[in-house]
Amino acid sequence: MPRPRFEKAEPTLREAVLGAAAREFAAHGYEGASINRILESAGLSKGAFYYYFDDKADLALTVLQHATEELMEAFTADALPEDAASFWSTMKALQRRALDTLRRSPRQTELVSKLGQALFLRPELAARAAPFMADTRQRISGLWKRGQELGAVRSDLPVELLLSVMQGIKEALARVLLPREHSPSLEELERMAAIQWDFFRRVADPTGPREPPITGGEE
Amino acid sequence: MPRPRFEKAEPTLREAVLGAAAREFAAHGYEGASINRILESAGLSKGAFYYYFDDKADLALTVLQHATEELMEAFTADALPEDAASFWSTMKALQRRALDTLRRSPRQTELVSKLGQALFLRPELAARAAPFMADTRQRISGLWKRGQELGAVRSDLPVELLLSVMQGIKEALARVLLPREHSPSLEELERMAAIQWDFFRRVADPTGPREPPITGGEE
DNA sequence: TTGTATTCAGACCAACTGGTCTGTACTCTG
DNA sequence: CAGAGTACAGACCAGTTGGTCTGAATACAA
Repeated sequence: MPRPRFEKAEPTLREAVLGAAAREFAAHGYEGASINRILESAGLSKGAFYYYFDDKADLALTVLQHATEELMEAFTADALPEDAASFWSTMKALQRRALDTLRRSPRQTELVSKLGQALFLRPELAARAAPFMADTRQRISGLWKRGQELGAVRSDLPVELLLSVMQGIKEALARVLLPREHSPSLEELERMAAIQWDFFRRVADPTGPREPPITGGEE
Repeated sequence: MPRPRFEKAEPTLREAVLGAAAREFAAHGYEGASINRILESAGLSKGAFYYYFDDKADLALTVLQHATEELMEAFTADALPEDAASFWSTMKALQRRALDTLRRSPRQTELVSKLGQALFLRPELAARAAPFMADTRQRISGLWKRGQELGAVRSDLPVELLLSVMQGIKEALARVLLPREHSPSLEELERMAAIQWDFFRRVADPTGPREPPITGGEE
């Protein structure tokens, strides 16, 4: 949804704006974020800003779009796996690639989930975000649905629920494991990835814990 | 941290204020919440408000405190379990009781976690919240540490991390499973509780998935 | 009855909000 | 060299923010 003008503006300016906006949104959420603060820290004037963007939501959506695009590069051009074993090795490979992008831009993940959540709570904004979020969501959930078909992933719960839970786990881990101020070291990131992997396996495992599967109201 | 005056004010007034504030904070987060809107929807004047509260943070902390107190009633006066089996049955019993309070005040959990998170991100507020949050946190983490001692819970990760992850799972499930507008039915709540239970077991299981335990950087 | 707290109502405040608008320097085209 | 379009700078706007202050109605004590 961003103005085409912005896309062909000076890369340094674009990065300054998107960076400042990302930091502001990450720190204060959507409503709490102040355009004026963003302008100040990006060294941009009001006039310039409204020349490039329609409104606050437009900026937020642009930030979200760029952030997701960066993170989603890892998911491009991957054939659906053909058996259960290759499903998990595919996922592992994807995680490795995601980790690489994460290392290059550490706070991105957190921002995407936080901002994404905030935007999707507001119906008008969700509508504006839907176009460019749709195929990302579909690509991911398609992969996991294939996992279910192959018996590599539990089928007693819908993938959407599984994905939400994994998202929740990711956020929790990022909150606890990633340092607040300085950017995380490679070791910290890899430890987080390892733990995340462990949790994802546990959560998605088709055999589950030592208890009967969920049917809808166990006592 | 709330003024003593507020504690001995009319219960109907207290409920009106806390209710309105809870809704506002839940809907807009800490920064996005507007005192003026709260006043309007609670039918309170500015003068009255600042007679009862020091500032916005004071109100938020009061809301948080009351909400947690209500949720934490379920955790009072419970002896630490003596063996692995009784640990999990204790947890199950606690979950049942938590579900009961949740049924009485459905949005509370979500609010507590959301608001709590927001407040703990701001150092000054975290300091003000610490006093009345400390023993709650300790009671819960003490229980899980006992679970670790008894071999009922995995010990390769610190309880604080486990608790964060479980919190994340809870929030994710609430977002997906609880209806947005009307209050959830008993069936919906019980289904959510069952799923939550399943995930908690999976996440905390000491044996884990079909993979080696985490040590700090597995390839 | 008088004096003193208590309990508000709401006018008022500076600061800031997202957003508009005018002006202008610059570049490109004819 | 005129004129149109681009790329801003920043004054300005109405509305809202969290918070203060005055004043008055009421309650209670002496």
